[in-house]
Amino acid sequence: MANVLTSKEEDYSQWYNDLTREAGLAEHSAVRGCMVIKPYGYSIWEKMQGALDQMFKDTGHSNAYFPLFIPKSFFAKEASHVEGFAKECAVVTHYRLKDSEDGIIVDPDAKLEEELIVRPTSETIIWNTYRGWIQSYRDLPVLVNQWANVVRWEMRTRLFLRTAEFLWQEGHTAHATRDEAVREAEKMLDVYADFAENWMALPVLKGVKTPNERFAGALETYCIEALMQDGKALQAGTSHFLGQNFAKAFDVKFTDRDGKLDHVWATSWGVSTRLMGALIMAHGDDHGLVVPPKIAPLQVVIVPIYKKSEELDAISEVVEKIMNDLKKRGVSVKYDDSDKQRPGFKFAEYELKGIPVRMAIGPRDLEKGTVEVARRDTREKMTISMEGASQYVVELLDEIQQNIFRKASDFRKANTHQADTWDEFCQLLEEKGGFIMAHWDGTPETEQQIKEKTKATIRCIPLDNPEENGKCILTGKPSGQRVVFAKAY
RNA sequence: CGGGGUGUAGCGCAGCCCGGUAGCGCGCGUCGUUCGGGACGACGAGGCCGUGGGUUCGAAUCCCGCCACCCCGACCA
Repeated sequence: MANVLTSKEEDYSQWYNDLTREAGLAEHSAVRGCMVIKPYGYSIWEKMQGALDQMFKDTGHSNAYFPLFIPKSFFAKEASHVEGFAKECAVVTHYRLKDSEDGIIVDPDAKLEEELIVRPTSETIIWNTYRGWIQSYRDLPVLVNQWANVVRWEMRTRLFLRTAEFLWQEGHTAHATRDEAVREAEKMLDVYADFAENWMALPVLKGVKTPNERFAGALETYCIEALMQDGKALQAGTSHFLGQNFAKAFDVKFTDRDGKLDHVWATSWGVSTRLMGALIMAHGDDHGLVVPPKIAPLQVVIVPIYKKSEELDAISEVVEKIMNDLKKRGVSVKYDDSDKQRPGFKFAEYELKGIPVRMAIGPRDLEKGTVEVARRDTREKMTISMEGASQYVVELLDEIQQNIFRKASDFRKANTHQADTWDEFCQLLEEKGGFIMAHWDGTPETEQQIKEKTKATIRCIPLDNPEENGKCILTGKPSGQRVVFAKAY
């Protein structure tokens, strides 16, 4: 595997691809632009999904499921939305195949009267449905989430980060007031930030997008932005305040307490399997993946070291006790007594997969009543007493979770810089990458020009941004705050 | 859709310039020795050389067409 820390851009791509494949997370499929998430990758995604789903429920949301196909006409109803998505959609035009001399062909007689679009996102179909659900303020709020796949016909694809089809969740809510909808959008951003930091050990910046980068159809787009180890930014989640745009487009009205008719206020928010990409790029190292204990499908693996089968029997006896102790404490643990691989191979394999803690037990340990414990995040090995080993491991898992977050935070801190002049800005981008805090005159034109000149974009305007007078790095015009620039995935 | 590249064993590649009927590493199978950081030896299985046509006594190799994939742009969670 390429070296993650010294890498050039191509090397880093190589490292990412190798790691993703070698750790058994995902691979490109035979279908153009699509990805196969392999069992191990999916087991991590399931842990993340489970934690997020619980957080959605804890904030009052319910799951539902809407159709994969959306009639083409639905897209025309919200002008900026169609603008944003129309270009990259998969379109269903026929509903039957038939045999012919040239083999199986699309039956020309089975042409659909109205084409169906494979959803690139579900706002339109959902708002069309909500019209029937909402009449009174008593029906509000509607707080619904959907776990689904969506399709965006991307030109170039990359495992987890950009694929033609991807898995995600999309929340779609309807509210009686503007304030309530804005609060909802902000609340869900907080949920995402909480999940990223406390489960994935991924520090994120909370902010709003500039109008240029805003979601098609939104009045405000909130986002969490994370920094990867190659100095590029990754948008890890978004939450949109949609105003009344979709309610107006799909005619969703309600009667308020005073008997007045008004359109409802909307939000939508989503995170995708892209978070898997964030996990790989934020924490991985030259030995493979590093999975934070809280989302690790397997937290502890125990490897026996033996020559004779009597030794294995003696080890297995001790291991069973440790496993029971760990399971009682809620730790997921696997005993790998397979004789197909030697211990050294297993060590490397589990490191590649990022299992947080490895325990090794051999004849020497049996003699002394000890066990070797290795932590994945630092790759340190400790020999501890067998007594109290499970307690030790439980505490270690917690320490690892914190340490991974600390490490990522330190990295972000070391790679966040201020630039006050154009030259300084370009130099920082060129040499260090990372987040660059700089003044901007607030116009879309300037933002666009900076993007064209440097490929850097404004990742977000942080929510708790301090006011500070300065001059735009490009135009020199006055600015009241710094914004976050970076090259992004 | 523009610019470049690659298709040979499950994977990674060599062979192509200079045509003579396919090879290396990893992986895989069996047996034995090993086993505290990716073991070693012996034997073995596995390929219409992307595809269609042409040149030739003979094509992985030369020529023409097609297809697929990858990289760099434009598009993007």
